[in-house]
Order: sequence, then structure tokens, then C-alpha cells
Amino acid sequence: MTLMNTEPIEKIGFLLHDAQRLLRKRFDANAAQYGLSSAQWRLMVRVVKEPGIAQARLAELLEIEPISVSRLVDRMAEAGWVERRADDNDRRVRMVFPTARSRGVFTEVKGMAHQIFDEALTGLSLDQRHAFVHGLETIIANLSETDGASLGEAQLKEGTPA
Amino acid sequence: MTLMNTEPIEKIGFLLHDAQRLLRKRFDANAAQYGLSSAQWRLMVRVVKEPGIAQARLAELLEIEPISVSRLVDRMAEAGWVERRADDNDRRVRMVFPTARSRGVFTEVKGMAHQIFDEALTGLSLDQRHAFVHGLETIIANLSETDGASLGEAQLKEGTPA
DNA sequence: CATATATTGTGAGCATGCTCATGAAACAAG
DNA sequence: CTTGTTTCATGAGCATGCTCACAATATATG
Repeated sequence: MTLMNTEPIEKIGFLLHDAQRLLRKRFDANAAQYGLSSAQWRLMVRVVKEPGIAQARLAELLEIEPISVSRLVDRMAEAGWVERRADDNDRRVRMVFPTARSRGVFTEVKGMAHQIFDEALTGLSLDQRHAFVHGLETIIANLSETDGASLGEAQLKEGTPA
Repeated sequence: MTLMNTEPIEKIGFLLHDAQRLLRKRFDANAAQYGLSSAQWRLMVRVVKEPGIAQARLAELLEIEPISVSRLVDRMAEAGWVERRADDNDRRVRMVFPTARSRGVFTEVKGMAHQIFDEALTGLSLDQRHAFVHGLETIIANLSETDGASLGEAQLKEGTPA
């Protein structure tokens, strides 16, 4: 099936969707033994790296909405992964700290994720891996430029810094 | 910088996640004018290609659970994208057909998706695009093989915590 | 035929994302 | 200080996925 001379454009939407879903499923299946989801893992990484981070900052880094962070932290606090504390300098802010339990499993889960990624990339040479990462980074850069609607509204956002 | 062996590995989870999310957001933003989501679009493609397809078959093709198809078809039937009909040969089955409206916008949305994919891949040569698609297909193949838990069954399950 | 098993679809309820709206607190001008 | 604006967090409610459970139907087997 290497006769695919038709442009790969048609397929990338479905391929990207499938690859991401499979990777997330695999991570979730392995992290379930810790009671941790992939969304919670992404948040935990940030909190462990920057204890006391504000939820608004987490939303910015994770590129999800603040309300989504709110719900995620709700469940993670209840599960004992993080805890909220008030910020004495800004009473609007709820600082998020990792628990001892978070710090305990962090390295372990990180290693697990590494194994999964390694398995996912099995069969690709170093050059091929770099080419693949380059493709991902290109897509992210292209679609981040005019993050809203592209067709029909692209003009409106020209020259918008961020 | 001596051994770049692990460097791309660390990032691909987050990169894949980001690229897929951006692509989906861009599609949804543009398809919103039709009142169509990306999940509904994926299902519509299958239904237009194979009118009368059973929900169980859709679940298999879309690689989601039958219950998810059920809810999706519920909303799409209500929105006038598809309609359910009984199968005279198997009274368990609910056949799914595209409406005239579906067939009407199909080509249009397909073109829109193509434009988005084209924009996403801007700056990549044909070779680079093929290399990227090859990477995606490799990941999908690697993770589809043992679709369940990999490490969970192999090693880590020994000392199950919690 | 009768009974056991498999398949098809769905209800209940949860996780993770979203939009829209709102309250509390901080900040900027006057 | 007062007022208007911005920022931070969250409530309400929806879309899309999931697991678990179950009813209806089809199929295989004794």
C-alpha cells in the first residue's frame, strides 16, 4: 500500500485523531492503576514543576478554559493529588500545591509515559522521529497563528500579536 | 545534545495532543456555520458512504463504543443529518441513512476540511508530509497491536498500589 | 423444540472539554 | 474615595467519550 500518490492531506485529520486517541487510551489504561487520567497527569506535571501555581496560569499553560481547570482541580483535590490554598497577596487566587502522594508517583508515571511513547515510536529511525516531530510542530505553529476561525475571518486577525 | 535519542520521545504525547486539539478546534469553528461538529462529521462520512449502515458497524469503523454512537445518532437525527429505519431482516438493528441535507453539504464540508488540512501542512514538502503521515501510521499500528493495557499486564501489575 | 450464548441498542451516571453568566477581588482613572 | 474595568474562580448546562447494566433479538447447541 505504498502507492499512495494521492496527497496525504485527505487523511491527516483522521490519522491525527486516531493516533492521539490511541496514545491517550494507552496512557489511561496504564495510569488507571494509580487512579490517574491523562488530563490529570498533564495538570500534575505543571503543579509539581511549579507548586502554588494559580488556576488561571494552569489554564494558560494547559491551553484549556479556566472553568475546565476548576473542575479538574476539584476532582484531583478530592482524590488527594493536589490541594488548594489561599494566596495572601491576592484573595481571588486559589494556589494549587501537589500532595506528598503526587510527588511520590511522579517519577514512576513519568517513566511509564516514556515507555508508552517508546513503544509508539518503535520502528522509526531517529531521522524519522525528528521528521515526525517537525510535522507536529509545523501543524501546531500553522494553526496557532490564527487560532480562531480561518476561512472567512482570517483577514480580521492579521497582525494580531499574542 | 550528545544523544538525541530520548528528546523527541518526551514531547510527542503533548505535541500530538496539541496538534489534534488545534485541528479539531479549527474544524469545529468552521463547521459551526453548518451546525456540525467534528464527531458528527466523522460519522456523516461513514453514513454517506454506506447508507443504511448499522450502528454497531459504525461503532466498529469509528472505533468508539456503541453507546457513544447511539447518543451521537440521537443528536444527529434530531438535527436532521440522519434518520433511523428498522431492518426487516434483523429487528435488533437500527439502520442509519443520510438525509438530503447531509448529501447536500457533504461535498462542501469535505472541501472545507481539505482547506484546513492544507493550511495545517503549509511549509512542509511532499516528502515531509509523507514522512509525517508515515509517523502517524506507525504509531497507530504500534498501539493497535495490543490495544489493551501493555505495561499493566506485563510488569507493573505486580505491585498494584491503592 | 428448548435453552444457552452472542449481538444490538440503550439507560444511568461519570470525566473532560466547551460557552455563557456571575460574584468577588484587584486595579486604573478621575 | 468612587467608579469603571479587568482578572480569577466557579455555577449552569451542553457535547462527546467512557463503564456498567439490561432488554430484546438472533443464533448455536443439546
